[in-house]
Amino acid sequence: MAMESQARPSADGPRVTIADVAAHAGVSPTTVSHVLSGKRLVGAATRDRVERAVRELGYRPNIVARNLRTRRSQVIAVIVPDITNPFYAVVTRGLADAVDAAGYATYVCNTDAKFDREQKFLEDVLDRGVDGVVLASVDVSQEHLDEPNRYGTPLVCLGDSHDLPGVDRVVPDDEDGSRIATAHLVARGASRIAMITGPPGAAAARVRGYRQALETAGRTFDPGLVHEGGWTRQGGREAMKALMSSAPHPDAVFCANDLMAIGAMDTVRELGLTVPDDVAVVGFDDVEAATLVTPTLTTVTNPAYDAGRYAGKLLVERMSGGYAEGRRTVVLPCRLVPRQSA
Amino acid sequence: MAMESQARPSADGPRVTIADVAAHAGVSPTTVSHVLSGKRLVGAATRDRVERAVRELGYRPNIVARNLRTRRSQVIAVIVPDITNPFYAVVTRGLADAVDAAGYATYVCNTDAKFDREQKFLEDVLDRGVDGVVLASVDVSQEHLDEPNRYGTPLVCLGDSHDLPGVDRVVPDDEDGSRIATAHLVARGASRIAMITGPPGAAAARVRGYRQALETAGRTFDPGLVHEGGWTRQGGREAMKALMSSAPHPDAVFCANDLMAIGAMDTVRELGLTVPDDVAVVGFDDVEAATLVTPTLTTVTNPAYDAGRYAGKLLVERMSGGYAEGRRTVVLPCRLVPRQSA
DNA sequence: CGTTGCGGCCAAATCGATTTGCGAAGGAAC
DNA sequence: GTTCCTTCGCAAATCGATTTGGCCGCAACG
Repeated sequence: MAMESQARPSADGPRVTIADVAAHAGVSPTTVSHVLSGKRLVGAATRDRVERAVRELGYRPNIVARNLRTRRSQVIAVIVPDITNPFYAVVTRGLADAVDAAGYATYVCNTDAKFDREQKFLEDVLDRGVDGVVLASVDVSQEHLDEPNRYGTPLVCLGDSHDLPGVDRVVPDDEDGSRIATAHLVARGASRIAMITGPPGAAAARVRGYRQALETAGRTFDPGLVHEGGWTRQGGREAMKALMSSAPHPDAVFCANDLMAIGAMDTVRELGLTVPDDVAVVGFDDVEAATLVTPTLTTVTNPAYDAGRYAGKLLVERMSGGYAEGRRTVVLPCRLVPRQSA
Repeated sequence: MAMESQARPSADGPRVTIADVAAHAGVSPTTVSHVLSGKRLVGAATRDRVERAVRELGYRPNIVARNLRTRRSQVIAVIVPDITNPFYAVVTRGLADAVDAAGYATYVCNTDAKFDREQKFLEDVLDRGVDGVVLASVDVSQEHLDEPNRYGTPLVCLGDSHDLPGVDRVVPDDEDGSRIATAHLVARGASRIAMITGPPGAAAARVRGYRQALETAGRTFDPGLVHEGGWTRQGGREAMKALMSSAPHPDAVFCANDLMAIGAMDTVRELGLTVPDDVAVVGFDDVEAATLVTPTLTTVTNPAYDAGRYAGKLLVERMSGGYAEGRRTVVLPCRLVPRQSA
């Protein structure tokens, strides 16, 4: 077997184009293109010559040129508040895995939950000609979401959002998850069940679920037992302090996310009480940290990976023209994960 | 002030091109381009007309076409084992922040630490015409790294790697960090200091630092006190079990990353012993989880964000032609973060 | 023998911008 | 009045692929 030397054009050497291949194989660029794409039949002998020329010259198609002509880039964008947040990292991973299988690459944009950055990135990726966008917006209810329509680019939203035609959604079943979590505390025998929520307006479904579970159990919903924690550990710590200062302090608390739940546990410990005996704690999301704290945190899964994967699926369907009807909504179930804290 | 109606071409409507703008303003496409890029002077009156036409038509330049012509895409790629790993998420974030300021967007590729996937993505992003690549390879010592030279695309490596001309590196000072960590255990009065390492061959510098600190302190390096933990919590747990079964068990352990350190603490607790009184534990990386476990984990920072940021800086310099000399190496210092576990 | 059909290939248009070279107009200097 | 710059704008080439329409030759078929 003869050593076949692959040409490795140096950096400065001119790039080898489809025309070079054509010349080397003694055919036209058209034919080379057809061999490569298989869009039209090419005689076996010719095909062989072309394929050899491709190999010998080390030809690689210029994807940018292809994108220009075909008006498709095989790239999607995902816009998240912060890739450093494990939840969004996992979403992104699920998404990447789903679209990767269909040959799409993935852009990532961090908005820091700022509206203007979100807007800017949305325009940017559309101008860059991505084939689809996944938007994990915290700050919903924005009207700029019709931008994608400008180029007819499919958009999938994660979490709640306005009702736009043609914009698919993937949402966790927040309400049901919260119901389960609260019901778990009821079943455990807790009598005063508090809740620590996100910022006002956000994730209202989690509050609804909490309320429903209480009412189903014949309890009354007491607004004095609900405090805001701003999604953070520190916020959870402070909200819990406030809650614990009420006369008969709560003996259980449901937190709208795990970080706040961890903060709440901090407070309980600081007060010299123990979890779950004095106060039971349940979180939401099931981030990895939930298994790291002591006691380990009982929580409800927020299926991040699946959310990403479904978003990818919906997007791929729309991008490939497999689906062009009205908006679809995928609701993902949330599961209770009982651990030590409740 | 008259209501200025911005044209919003619908999805099916033809895209508005630079030629449309030119026609609408009564000038040539050339002039429009010059107005937009500022590459040549254009008369004030003409410029105004063009700018109005741009606004009225809602013109947005086709970036793909621009990329084809200019041979630059304003996109960089980052290739990491897994974005879900907080360390790489933070690196990616630092990188994105650094290059975002210079107008670059960021691709993310997950290799799962598989060599063939790394290879595939590297080729893919180069074909896609990215302007630069950051490679966070776990499996170093690969020869395919000269691929970027094919198109003269700058490459920055994170962590150790082969010595390639023109490939910049950003590395944490693993050796020094490990020395500090081990010295801390020595200073605490530990007499038998064990170590849990990564897979064989990986992060050898951390073992060197451990060994140096011991020898500096007049101790002898005992290979029997070194076990492999495979980077994972479970691996750390098992390695610790093995170490604890030796006759006088170690009273301190330095782990090559935080996850394994957390696993080691699991084992200590399972044996009914306490950290740090019976066994002191020090980790490496300072991931967020280090502050979540109890006792909180004493560890050494692995400056992920800075590593990403520096990588971005080096890349931007090369991409903008600001630097074209030989390879550079940025070594980032690691700092001890004393907490409860040692 | 004409003609329909088809396999196999090519020429040329196209995607939408950037960029170079050139020419016209206007003003200043001699 | 000529020369010589500037300033301003345009025509056309270019980036590198894809894709359409058509041409040519050969076989099958009536």
